[in-house]
Amino acid sequence: MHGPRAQRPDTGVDSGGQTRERLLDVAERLFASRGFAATSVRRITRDAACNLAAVNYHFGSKLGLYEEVFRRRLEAVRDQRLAAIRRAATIQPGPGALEEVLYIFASSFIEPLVGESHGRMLTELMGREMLDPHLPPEMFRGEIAGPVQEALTQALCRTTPGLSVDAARLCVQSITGQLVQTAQRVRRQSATPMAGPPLTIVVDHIVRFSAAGVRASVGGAPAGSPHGRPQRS
Amino acid sequence: MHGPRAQRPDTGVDSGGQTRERLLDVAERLFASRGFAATSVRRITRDAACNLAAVNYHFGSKLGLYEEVFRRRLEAVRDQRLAAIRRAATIQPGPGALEEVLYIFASSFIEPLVGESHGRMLTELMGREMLDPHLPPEMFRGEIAGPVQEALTQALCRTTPGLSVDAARLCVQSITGQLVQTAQRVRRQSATPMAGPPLTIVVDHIVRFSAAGVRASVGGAPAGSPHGRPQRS
DNA sequence: TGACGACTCATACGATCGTTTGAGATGATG
DNA sequence: CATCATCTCAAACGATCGTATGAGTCGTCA
Repeated sequence: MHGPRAQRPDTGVDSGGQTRERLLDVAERLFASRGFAATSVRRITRDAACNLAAVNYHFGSKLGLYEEVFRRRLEAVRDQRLAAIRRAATIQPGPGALEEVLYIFASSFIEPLVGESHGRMLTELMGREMLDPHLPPEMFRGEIAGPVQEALTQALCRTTPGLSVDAARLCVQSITGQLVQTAQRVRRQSATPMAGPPLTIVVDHIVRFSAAGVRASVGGAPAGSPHGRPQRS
Repeated sequence: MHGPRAQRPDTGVDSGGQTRERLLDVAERLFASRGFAATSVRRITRDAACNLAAVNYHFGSKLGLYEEVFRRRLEAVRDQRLAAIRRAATIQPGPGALEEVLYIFASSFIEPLVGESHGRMLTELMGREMLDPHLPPEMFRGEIAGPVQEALTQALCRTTPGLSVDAARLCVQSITGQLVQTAQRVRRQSATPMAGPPLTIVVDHIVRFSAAGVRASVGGAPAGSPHGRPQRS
């Protein structure tokens, strides 16, 4: 029992915590680009120029480091994304308001993927955690995905008269599904360059596609099939 | 150099190939439920009640086994899915034809997930390979995903007058994005039961949402923003 | 019968993994 | 100075991984 055992040691030493921060930075980059399982503690500590045991000392385990990587960014990301949605939600209902909400959301989701490496890493990290979870469920879904999806749900309801909450939730799933797939495509595309439409085209398409889809979801969707499931079959 | 080295030995021995088939069956199940990296050769050979070295003897390597698991099912799956789309493509254009195409496609994508375990494994396998590729790119995308997406693109063009091929391709991405996300949700839901709307509701929503999205994609989508990107920003 | 190919077997190899250990360095505190 | 907590270090531990090796079993055929 040497270390603080995944407890912040709240040290006062000047150089204390430098290794800790370096580990978090390096781990964030590696986890984002390779995933949790494919990133070894040895590689992290080598890139961070510190000892192998530092991970276990500061974070208790590899998983503890992974959780702390997320925890460090949780509030910032959630607040930023919620702010974007709230910014969109203040728009008074009217023609084009739905498109504006969708465009803001899609951009805030996709944009970090193209430019600098900071937000990009974070988005890739989130995407990986969505597909292959290692965090306790209440941490990721409860702290990030949940509030964001709920906020988008409300924004959709506000800008689309007649849209029920249940239908809006389904629409949110449809929208995030498209965005996650696009993010995956971008990630793989950066690894091995392949053909594909530029991102601005894709975002524009998703906005237009989804706006129509949302508007078509008003009405008695959940239970029956008002406009009719196809006649045959 | 003992074995056939990933070459079908086309043996005539009565019991020859029994181990091979058992390995393929067990590996298919394990790869589907746990993924490639998380499935060890030792677990496969243990479940198949054969020796550890059998994998390397029959398939050359773990990756060779993985490829053969796919190769064994490639034609059947592709033909089945293409048949479903062609069945949908024969529908003469008209009101509701687009919904019918989408419903057939979505059902053929989602339905194997719920019922028996055979098609379910395959769908999970495909989903995993989409997200975390291990196969040579020309094998998966070229043999399955490519033809299917191309067929759906043409079916959309046929049932939606004025839809350009480029726009249709974007729509296909939107549709598959929703379906893949739904498949992921089903997979995780089967592991840890959580709340969520029943699948029939989700499929109905995807059909309605996507039909509206497709119809909204006719017109000069690719380059400009005919109906306007949101005014501000 | 004896040689041969096909196949399975137990076992070992080398590598990598996450984690643990105990000693040493450092700086604040009494 | 002595003490103590904080932090870093080299080194090792035990486990698991994919793969390789060589002997052994069995059916076929000259």
